[in-house]
Amino acid sequence: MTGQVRTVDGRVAGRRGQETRQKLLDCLREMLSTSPYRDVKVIDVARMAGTSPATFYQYFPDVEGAVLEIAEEMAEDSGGLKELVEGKSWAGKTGAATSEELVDGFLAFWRKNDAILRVVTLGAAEGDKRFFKIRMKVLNSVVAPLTEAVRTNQGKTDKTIDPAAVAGSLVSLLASAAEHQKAFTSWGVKVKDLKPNLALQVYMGVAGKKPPK
Amino acid sequence: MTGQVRTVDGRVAGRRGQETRQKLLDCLREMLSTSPYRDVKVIDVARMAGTSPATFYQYFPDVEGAVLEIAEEMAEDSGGLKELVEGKSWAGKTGAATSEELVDGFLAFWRKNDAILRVVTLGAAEGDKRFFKIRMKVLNSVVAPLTEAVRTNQGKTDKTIDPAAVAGSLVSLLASAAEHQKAFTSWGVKVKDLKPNLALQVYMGVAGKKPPK
DNA sequence: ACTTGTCCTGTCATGCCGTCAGCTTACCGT
DNA sequence: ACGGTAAGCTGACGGCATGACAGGACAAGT
Repeated sequence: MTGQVRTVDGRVAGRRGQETRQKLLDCLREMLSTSPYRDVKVIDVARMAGTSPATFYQYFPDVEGAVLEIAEEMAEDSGGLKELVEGKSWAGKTGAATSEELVDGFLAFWRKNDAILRVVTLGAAEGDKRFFKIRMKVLNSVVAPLTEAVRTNQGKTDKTIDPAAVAGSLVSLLASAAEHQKAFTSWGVKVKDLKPNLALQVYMGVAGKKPPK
Repeated sequence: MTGQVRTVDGRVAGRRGQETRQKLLDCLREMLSTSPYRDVKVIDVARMAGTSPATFYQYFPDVEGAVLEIAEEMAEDSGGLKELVEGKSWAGKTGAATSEELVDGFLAFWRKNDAILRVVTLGAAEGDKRFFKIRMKVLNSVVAPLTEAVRTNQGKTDKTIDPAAVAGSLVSLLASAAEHQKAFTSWGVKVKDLKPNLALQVYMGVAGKKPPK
């Protein structure tokens, strides 16, 4: 689908080249999770990868360019989130379970990619279209099927509600909670209690009523 | 309260000094709202303020230090958000109005300070305690009184609900929506419809039921 | 005019950025 | 085996930002 991998100056990358390229991406990933984004320097990434800064510039235009690469990879990976919603039942106790699994899966995904998602979120907030698009792809993998779920489940009972707004709000909430878990603990919400609370809100948002005991 | 303003090397700043200091902060504010955080350089801020980089370093240890200054100023300002919740009624139609005013006020505050809040949010997500503290101060000015409102209004009817979790979730949602309004429009939620939707969710979260027509 | 303390900037060493020419390495056809 | 070709890497360099310092400019009081 996406032609071959190419260097900045147009050469096609071979086996060895792709290896170092990948190593640079891995090291950048690591740097992002240990240093503030503002302080991530090309020279540090290169040093960690056991290569020279010039090599870095062979494969990426700059730090941001490499970050976009990582982000796109993650966005591909986010397709799996769809399965947390698609084809699931929202009726009664099964619905409550669906809700919990969604929260669990979403938070796990976010935690796994938190460093890169932080940068993507920042970029999107700053108005960068490339980051915005990537963020939407991740969120949409849940929002799209969830909107459908809202429409079929509670849209019938209440026509004043906009399914897209509800689904979008719920997913925004999940993302925010994932990114700032510590805020909740400082409000006295224990980590153990956070997930059930989120799951409850998701269930009520979709089903339009409290879950059965 | 906070002693006199001092330069990095310990001198007390006089009238003229405070003026240039303030000018530097203003220019930094402006830079933050027009350039990506990662690209904001001391030299650019100094140039915009019509002074030299050396002057900047007289008043601030680095860009981050100056950003913290702006952020703290904004956090002070956020105390006014309390009044959107404290002493308000959540009964019936008055409650719906309270909810709308809260959403309106919160979004307005966020929009007014969006550039600095972006950076604060990033810093908090990266685990920087100083930014985390500032972010909590802003959010708490709403979460604290809102938790109280939840406790007194719907805590009676349903004991399984954790008021702090509900209030925290609602405010997180508001913050997220404010920071990423564009995401909602791309989900087909018009700007005009966003506020009523958020207000509805706030009302239901606090009152535990749908608003009266 | 002189002193004192505030305020600003020229200058400099240091370090990162981003590019290039040129060297080394791997692959391939003969 | 051998040479050709393209891939792969790096040393070196000009350019720019950082951060520290010493010293000059300026205002206010004596």
